[in-house]
Amino acid sequence: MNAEIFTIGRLSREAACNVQTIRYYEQIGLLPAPLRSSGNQRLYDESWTRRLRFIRHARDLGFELDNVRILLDLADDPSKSCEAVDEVAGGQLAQVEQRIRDLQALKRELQRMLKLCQGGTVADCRIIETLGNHDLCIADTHAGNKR
Amino acid sequence: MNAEIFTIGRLSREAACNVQTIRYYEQIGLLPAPLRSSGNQRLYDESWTRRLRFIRHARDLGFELDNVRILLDLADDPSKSCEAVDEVAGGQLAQVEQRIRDLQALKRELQRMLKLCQGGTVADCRIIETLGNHDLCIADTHAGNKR
DNA sequence: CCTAATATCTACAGTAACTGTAGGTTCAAG
DNA sequence: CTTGAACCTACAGTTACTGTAGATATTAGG
Repeated sequence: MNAEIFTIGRLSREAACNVQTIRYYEQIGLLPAPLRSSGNQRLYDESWTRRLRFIRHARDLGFELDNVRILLDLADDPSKSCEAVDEVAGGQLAQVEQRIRDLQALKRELQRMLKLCQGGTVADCRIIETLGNHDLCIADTHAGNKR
Repeated sequence: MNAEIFTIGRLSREAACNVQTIRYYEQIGLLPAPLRSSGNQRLYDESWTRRLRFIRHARDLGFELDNVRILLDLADDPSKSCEAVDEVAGGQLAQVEQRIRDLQALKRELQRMLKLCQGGTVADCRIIETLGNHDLCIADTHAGNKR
């Protein structure tokens, strides 16, 4: 039927993924090595577009490449239980939620700092003072900022 | 007075910053090169502890090293206007707020995906299906995920 | 004074997930 | 047949560190 073949540029456009990144994914084994033309150019078809879109979508949702790899393996074996997929996605959700909490603590702290600013010189700057002394912070709101 | 001198290990403990990181900060010019002992070990005093704590605190609040550098320069010149400090901190706050918004969109999307899961096999998995097809997403909620 | 443990030193490699560059082919259009 | 776009490989650079190897320094105990 539709065995339309194309090179990397079109795959790049169709999956909204830039060319270097495609080659990078191949290099790290996230994409298999495709067939090559007589002139050594990579050749793809629509199944590659689907796979790459899957990868990009998962990445956009914040999944790390290792988890994308796991999801791809699962997607490749439709007889497997859905549970494992659920677990990966659930872990991702938990991570996102944790990051949101961390960032909200940062936000509060930054807002507090900014409110103290009176607009004088650095000598009287409460922001600089606060940065120099963690004790001036709301306790423990940002023990360690993750990414 | 208190001209107590110590080596890198104690600085590391007092500023809660690991040893390699201190050397790294020196290497990239965030910390000046300190005096050395006869045996070539770095020597610090309490003023270094304060500077390093300042750096770590700013980092914990999510400031990038380039911004930390700017803040340090400002802190070093107390006669400067506070405005510049305010601007850096305000920019940081705006960035944090944007990241929170992005992550909340991701969270909604992930929750929606997870709700669809019926617990069968991968063949019927709505998570995998959704990952494979961005059109199934709530429009534009995650056009591009920023860290 | 000698030894063993701990601390420090330099220099370099590795991390995540790409992006950018240099220098060289291949391909399609005119 | 030439020009320009697209493609190729190989490698360096990004951010902010962390980890490793192999050598020297310092300190405590016997």
